[in-house]
Amino acid sequence: MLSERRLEVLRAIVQDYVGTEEPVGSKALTERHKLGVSPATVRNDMAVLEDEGFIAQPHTSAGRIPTDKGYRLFVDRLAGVKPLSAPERRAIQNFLDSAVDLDDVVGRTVRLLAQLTRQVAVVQYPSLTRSTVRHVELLSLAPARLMLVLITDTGRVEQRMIDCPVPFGDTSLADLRARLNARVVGRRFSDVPLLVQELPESFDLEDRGTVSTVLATLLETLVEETEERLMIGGTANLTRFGHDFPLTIRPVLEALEEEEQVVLLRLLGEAEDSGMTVRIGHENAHEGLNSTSVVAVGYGSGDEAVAKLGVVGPTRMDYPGTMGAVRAVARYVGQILAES
Amino acid sequence: MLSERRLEVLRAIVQDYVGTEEPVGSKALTERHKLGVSPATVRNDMAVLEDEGFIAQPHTSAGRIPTDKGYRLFVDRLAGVKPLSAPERRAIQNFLDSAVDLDDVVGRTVRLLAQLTRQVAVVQYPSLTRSTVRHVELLSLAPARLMLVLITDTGRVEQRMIDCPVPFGDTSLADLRARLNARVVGRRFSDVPLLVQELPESFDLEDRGTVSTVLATLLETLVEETEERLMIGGTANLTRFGHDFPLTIRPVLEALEEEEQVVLLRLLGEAEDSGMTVRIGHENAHEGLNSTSVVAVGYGSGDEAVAKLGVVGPTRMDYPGTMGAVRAVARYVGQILAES
DNA sequence: GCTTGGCACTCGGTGCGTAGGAGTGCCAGC
DNA sequence: GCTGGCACTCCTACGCACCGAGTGCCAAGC
Repeated sequence: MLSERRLEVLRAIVQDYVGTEEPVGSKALTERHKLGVSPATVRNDMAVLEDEGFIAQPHTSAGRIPTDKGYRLFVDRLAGVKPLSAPERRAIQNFLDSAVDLDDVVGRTVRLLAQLTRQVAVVQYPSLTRSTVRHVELLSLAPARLMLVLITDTGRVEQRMIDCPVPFGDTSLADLRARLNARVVGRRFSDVPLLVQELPESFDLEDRGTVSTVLATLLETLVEETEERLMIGGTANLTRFGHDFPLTIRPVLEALEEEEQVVLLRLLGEAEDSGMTVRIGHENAHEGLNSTSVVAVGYGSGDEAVAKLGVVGPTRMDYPGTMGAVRAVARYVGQILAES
Repeated sequence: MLSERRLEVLRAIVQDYVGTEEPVGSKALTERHKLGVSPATVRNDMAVLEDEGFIAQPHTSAGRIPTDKGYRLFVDRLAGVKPLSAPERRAIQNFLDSAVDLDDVVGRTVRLLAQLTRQVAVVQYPSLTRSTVRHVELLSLAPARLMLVLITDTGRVEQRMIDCPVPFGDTSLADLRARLNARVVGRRFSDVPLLVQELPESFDLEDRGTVSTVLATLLETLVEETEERLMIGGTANLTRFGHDFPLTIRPVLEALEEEEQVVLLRLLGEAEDSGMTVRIGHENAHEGLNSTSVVAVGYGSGDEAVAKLGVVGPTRMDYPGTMGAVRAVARYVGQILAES
């Protein structure tokens, strides 16, 4: 068990290292923090902390830097979440309030997070699996060409073109539109397949093929769009990662950009639904992110989280501040979504 | 006027420098290229080329590297556009063919360009100013709540929520929808304001307010969405920029990410509508991009370019290969858009 | 028993001088 | 106009000594 003072020493090391980006020695520590003990004592404490694996020396006779385990202890027991200042809160609210649609909300959220934390921000679009259908629209663009528009309760809109096997009359179209909406509006996406299953049978034989095609497209859209989407921002902040960043930055950029963004999605997915999740260094499954930390939290329009957002930064980050910003932004985005 | 051989020397210097990233000397040149003359002669030619400003020495008694002016001459007179190989062409077509919607087309194009050129790719969405209206849809979501959906001939879909001053009847809605579409379908965005100007007057007094609100929202959407959008990809390739890239990469990332992307839009905007535009180093107006080159070209579904795409890379880039890739991708994207 | 000051030791960073090498510019000869 | 020779420049690498920050350990003190 670590004594109170040793924890205090660890906290001081983390704070100093985060600030200066340089290994911190015993003398410097006593000068900058009121620990009430001499450097020699601190050295003894440091030796213990090092034995326990919380700090390490880059090389003999250098100062100490925190290990992932050290940051973990810091986050779990030594650091609170630093609330944002009132002006910051107001700025967030103002900025998010002026968003015009979902894309805009997500875009603004990303920019905001990146700016507040000066790190790379990642925001997941509200997930469709937990969404409900607000409206399904069918438009006739040409005699045998339809457009299907799907609107979700989170304000997301998806559209698909449909080529009909045979021309489809306007009355049939209105009929289908009405019956479709009667069945699915307000329902969860996952329930839709069952709800529309028997719909084609109630139509004339000649229209049945088209109806089936439409339904197939609808279901396909549901599946396709259930795949999560993300928005990323603030990659310019990667240059702040550290002096040795050429080596660090590469894998991170690659992870951020990688084809289907599975890495990032999994990263956010691993975060718990409620409460903030902090993954530090090697706690991240993806190798390229072994020298980064991820702070993520769920957000939603109601009690339930519909998606997640977070930031990716160097393990050497200001955890209390970052966590405060992430939490605050998530809260406000949730409010905005609830209002719309 | 430069003799044929001196141009040949310049070409050799550019090629070697692009390959090795190191200043190239007279001896190395004669060894790697069949110039048919001795190093001493090459030295004389180099002295002339330096006087003319096409090449420079990083410091006395080092090899030469091309200047922006040297690259310019190389691009204009010495280098062709390297066509892609047949397998590459097939790969492009396959990859783009499987796109499902406009977002997907643009997304795939960006990834493709980034991968082919190993540089940062920028693709502009088909511009709405030159687009025409395919359909306008109005949906009633609640008694006094409408959704406006705008569909363009390039497949782009925009939607807006509208809160009506008073509830709006279903027949009025159908009426408005029909009249609106009768007037604007097939028309250019820029013509729409005039075409709908007198529409409110033909409605009942009680509906007139709502109609005006709807039209105002429509026009607003047109204006807002006329602002160009971009997609960027391949930023991980920035790490390939050069050994001194920490200093180079920062302003570039910032330019790429900057709020409203005006820098990039202007960059692409400066490119001529037809034909490929290459901007080298200081030819770029933006300071942060002074050590990068931009290769851009317009693309479109017909003869006319509806948007542009290109790549941003170090001035030290493989111009023939990059230009070949950019041209080929633009051509195929144009085809895809024309088909859909 | 914990804390403290003292002390020897380690090791990375810096400055300097030297040697090596690549490359140049110039010149005289072909 | 091309070429080989030659002196010169200047960057880079290397070795070396020095300095300083920081450590670990120990014996003395509270």
